[in-house]
Parts: sequence; C-alpha cells; structure tokens
Amino acid sequence: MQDKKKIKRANLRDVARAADVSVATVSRVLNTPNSVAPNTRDKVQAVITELRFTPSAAARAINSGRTRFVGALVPTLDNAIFARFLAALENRLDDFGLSCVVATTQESAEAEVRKAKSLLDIGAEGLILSGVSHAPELFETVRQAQLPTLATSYFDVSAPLPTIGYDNEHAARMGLTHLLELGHTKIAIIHGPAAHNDRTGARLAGIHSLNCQTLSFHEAEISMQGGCGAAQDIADLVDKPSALFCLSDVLAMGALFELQRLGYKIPKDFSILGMDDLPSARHTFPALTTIHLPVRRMGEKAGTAMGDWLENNVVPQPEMLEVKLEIRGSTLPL
Amino acid sequence: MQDKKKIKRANLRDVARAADVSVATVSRVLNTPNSVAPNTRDKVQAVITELRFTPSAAARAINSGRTRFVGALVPTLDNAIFARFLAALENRLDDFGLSCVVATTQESAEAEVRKAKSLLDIGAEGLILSGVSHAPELFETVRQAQLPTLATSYFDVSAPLPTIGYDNEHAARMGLTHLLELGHTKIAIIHGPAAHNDRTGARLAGIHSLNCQTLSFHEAEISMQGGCGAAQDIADLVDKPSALFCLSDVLAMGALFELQRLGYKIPKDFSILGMDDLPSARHTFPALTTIHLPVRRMGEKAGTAMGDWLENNVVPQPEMLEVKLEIRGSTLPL
DNA sequence: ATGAAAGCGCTAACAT
DNA sequence: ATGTTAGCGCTTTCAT
Repeated sequence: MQDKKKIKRANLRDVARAADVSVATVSRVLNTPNSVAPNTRDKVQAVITELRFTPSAAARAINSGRTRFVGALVPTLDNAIFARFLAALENRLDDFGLSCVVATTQESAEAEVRKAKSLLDIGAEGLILSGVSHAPELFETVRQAQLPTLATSYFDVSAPLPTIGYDNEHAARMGLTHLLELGHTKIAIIHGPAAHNDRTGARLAGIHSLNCQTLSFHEAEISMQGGCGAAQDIADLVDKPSALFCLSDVLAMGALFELQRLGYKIPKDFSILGMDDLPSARHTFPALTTIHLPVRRMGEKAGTAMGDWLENNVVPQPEMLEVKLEIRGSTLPL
Repeated sequence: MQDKKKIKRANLRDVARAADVSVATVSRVLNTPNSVAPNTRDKVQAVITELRFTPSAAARAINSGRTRFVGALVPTLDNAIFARFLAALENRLDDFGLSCVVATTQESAEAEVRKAKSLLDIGAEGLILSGVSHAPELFETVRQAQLPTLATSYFDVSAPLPTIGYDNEHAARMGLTHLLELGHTKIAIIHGPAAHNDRTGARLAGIHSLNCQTLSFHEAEISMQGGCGAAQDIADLVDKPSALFCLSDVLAMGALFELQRLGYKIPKDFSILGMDDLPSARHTFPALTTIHLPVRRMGEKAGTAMGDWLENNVVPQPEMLEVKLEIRGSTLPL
C-alpha cells in the first residue's frame, strides 16, 4: 500500500531516552514544568524541540477522558445568520480552551442524526443544536451518551433540552404588528419551508395568533433566490398586498431586489420587512427594516453555557434573548 | 469539585464481562461484525445497547493512529465565499469518512498559527489553508508535524505547499479588461486590505500589469460596509470614474447600494464589476456583473486532494481552476 | 526532583 | 468463531 517509508513520530519514550530521563519527567515538563528542575527541564525541552515531538492528543484524551471540543450542528453555512452565530460561539468556547467542530445538516433530520453521531465518534464532549425539534434518534443518541447538549435559536422552557434563543412567535408578532400599525392590512408573508423547521413554525404561529384575515402566505426556500420567486408570485397577484413580511432577511432581500427589477419602488409600492438583521440589512437600498435577532449574543451565551457545563459542571438554564424591531427604510405607512 | 456522582461510562471490558465474551469479540462486533457468529453478535449488541456503550474515539485513535478529521483555516465565515467553500469541502471529505474542523483566522497571522496549533493538538490529520502566505512559524509547525497541508484560493506551482485555486492575477486582469473593452478608462478599484492578503495582492498585481494610468485605488474592509464607505469616497471625487471594479462581491454590493442611495443609477451612472460570484450576485438589482470564482469546485478538489493524500497516500499536484466573466446587468458600455 | 510502573480503552496479532 | 495478550502514547500514583 504505502511505499513511502513511514517516518515514525517521536513519542514520550523517545524523548525520555534521548534526554536520559524517565517518561514521567518528560510528561511533567509538558504539564507541570515548575515541578521539574530547571536544568532537567531545559535539557528535555531541547530534546523535544530537536525530535520535533508533539504530544498525541488521543493518548492525552484517553487518560484525561477529555477531548476539549464540542460539536455544533447548523442547518447551513450559506445563510450568514449561522455564520455569525458560529463565529461568536467559537470565540467564546475558546475562552474555555474548547474547540468547536461545525457540521451542517442541510435541514435534513437524517443528516443531522448522522453528523451528530459522527461528531460523537470523533469525541465531541458536547453538542449545540439549532432549534428544538429533532429526530427521536438524535435525542436517544444524546441521552445514551449522556452528552451535554443544548438547543439554540429557540427559547422554550419546556423543551427536553436547555434552550438558548429568542421567542420566535413573539418576534413574528412584533413584525406583523409593526406593519399593521403602519396601516397595512393586505400583507404577504414569505417564509421558509415550515415542515421541518420549528423556528419557522413558531413564527407562523405568532402570525396566525394575530388573527389577521387578509394575509397571503408564500413558502420559499430560504435564499435570495427563494425571495425572488415569491416576489414574482406576489407581483402577479391581482389583489396585491401593500406590504411583505419576510421571515428571513435573505428572503426579504431577494424580494426587494426582484420587485425593484420589476420596476416597483420600495417602500413606495411595497413595504418590506425582514427578520434576522444581517449585517448587510443596513446596507441595502433602501436599508431593510427588520426584526433584530441577537445571534451574536446567542453564540456567546451558548458558548458560555457549554463551557460552564463541561468545565464547571453547571447545567445551563434556558435563556431568552430579546428581539428588537429595527426600523429602517424599507417600510412606510400605507 | 464535582458533587455529582460520576457515572462511569461503560467500556469494552464492561461489555465483554456482561456479555460473557472476550474484549476481542466485542471489538469485532464493533468493527467486523461479519466475523462474529450471529448468536454472539446479537448477545453482544444487546449488552452494548443496554449498557449504552459508546466506543472511545481517543482509544480508537491511539491504536489506529488516525483521528479521521482535518482542520480548515479560513479568514472568516462572514463572507459567504468561504462558507460555500467549506460546505463543498466538508461534503467531499465526508466521502472519505473524514470530518472537518473549521477555525477562523480573522485575517490575523498570529491567530492562524495559534489555531493551526490547536487543530494539531486536538489531532487534525491534515490542514487546509487559505492563500499561500503564512507566518513562518506556521510553515515550521506543519513541517515539524509532517502534516499534509494544502493551500487554497490561490494557484501557484512554485508555492511551498500544494495549491488548489485560481489565478488571482489573471482574474483581476480579466475584469479590468472587460471594463476597458466597454470603453471605460477612469476606473475606481475597490479592494480589501492588501497588507496581509496574498489573494488581494495578486489581484492588484494583475491590475497594475495592465498599465492603465487612470485608475484610482480605494482600500476598504471586505464587507458591504467597506464597499459603502469606498463608494462615498468615490462619489465625492471631483473627477469621478465611470466604472468601479470591486475585488470582492460584497464590496461591489456595498458600493452598488450606496451609490443608489446617493441617487445614482446603476449601470447608467457607474458600471460596477465584482469578483467572486456569490449566489446573491445574480439577484441584486441590477444583477452584478462579476468574475466567477469556482469556490464550490475548489472545495471539492481540496476535499478530494486531502482525502487521497490521507487515505491513499497520494501527494496532491497543484490545480488551477478556471475563472470566468459573468456579464450581468451592472456593467454597460461607456 | 525524579523514576518505576500501573493503567486509560481499545485494536490486532496470535493462539486455540 | 472466539479468546489471550501485547501494546498504542500518555498521565499519575507511589516510591525513592
């Protein structure tokens, strides 16, 4: 198979032999350098450098029972909202000396279970999920492995997992209320696939709770492209709405640009409201009015919670983060 | 420290004992189930389930010498271009049974070295970098660990690492040439920080190679915000350019929207050319003319190369991917 | 301050 | 088909 002569990596024993000390001493200069005499320490260090010795993480893990990394499962990296979340999460975990392995589920429950298991296989000490609804098998896996796991993007005290997120229902109600208060009554709701996404489901529930009878609903893939398509449908309506409430910023942007392409003026012809508050939302033309979801803070909170769980054995409490309406240029009174 | 009674996780020996077989048999049902008699296998499986036994990845790794994951270092997750790359990479690595740990460097050489080391510490079997210029210490680390490492987003046969990417210089020349051919002569170049980014450096070199004397250069942070700022500067120029060449799509979008906000019509008042071809580029209004960089393919190629390197011991050859001009609505003849 | 030696949980020869 | 056993590279008592 391998004609290349395998150059064996130096190990503790090699170093010990070369430095003429015991493996214990080498281990000590690695972990508790102060407990080793300066002379010895220097001698060993020199050999370590010379032999290019790098301790094996696996061997270390086997002894300590720790791998010092957690897994994060997100639907996709294509939506900036998750990228932002992960950046904050990774950053905070780092404070605990924890790394973070990212896996994308592509909104597929099957892929989620599979990737969660593979994360476990490679030794993840904890799991961070998006949303609260997951395949029973995932819950089962997590339970069996007694794995610290938390759910994000969703706040729900009654969830089987600690949740760190926001009230999606409330956020959607807040958005619709804004539009209603501006005098809009005929409103198109553009949302992602509701089938396997609890966040979308909750947002829709929030909207329905307002009992507005003049809403039209448009399901689209969560992407600019999806927003474009929905906007076309809406523009084709005989009885056009005066406002669009898009349950993700990318949908809103797709719709915004598509309507402009079709010759409409925003917000004159249509008010458009998004949800997420992506960094780009404030830079579109017109700037997008949107519901700000504090993903950055959520990433930090999740990182802290997981870090405290793993390092200090404190089981996280559910945390609800406040959402906020950001009024910018894409909405106007009717 | 821990008042919780630590519930010891079941190990191979526990399972063997409970199933009244040897550890070897248990190991076999885990790895080569077919080499175990059905009866025995079922019995062992039952115990495994009952005891909630999960094999320790660390112990496995220590024996096989394999952790089955690689590390990927990208500047940021905030730019969709890297997210797309990673998605493709992760996907392809999966075909080799390899996982992928992502770390972001925030364009900092120091952070890159630090994260690379921590990736090594946790056992990464290979490293995938962005660009070819890195801290000497990073090269040294990689060399010492004899770590399969490849550089992406940049094609350079003479690089110390195998590169899989495109010719940034050529891409930039292609863009500028397009603008020139449209009759534009006064062109503003908006680019990211050149100091520590070899891709940007190469693109600028490509532009300079065309010896066009009527160019103005505007450095901005690679974000929509950065593009906005640069566009404002350009709008303030007494001697305004007729076209903007933005060396990243996000810069182009920021500039596009900002100019629209200022009342300009695109492409009538300014032609705008981007680079990357983000999914969103075709959905802006007007759609963005841009240089298509095949990041998806690059992710796949990188995944294949790394997989083959690790699994089949084939050292990758540098690979150059073709870039392509995508003419859409944001550029027009002068 | 240092060393000897016993594991950690698993895989892989080798034996039966 | 199954068992025995020797490690893998390291940490950690327990001696000295």
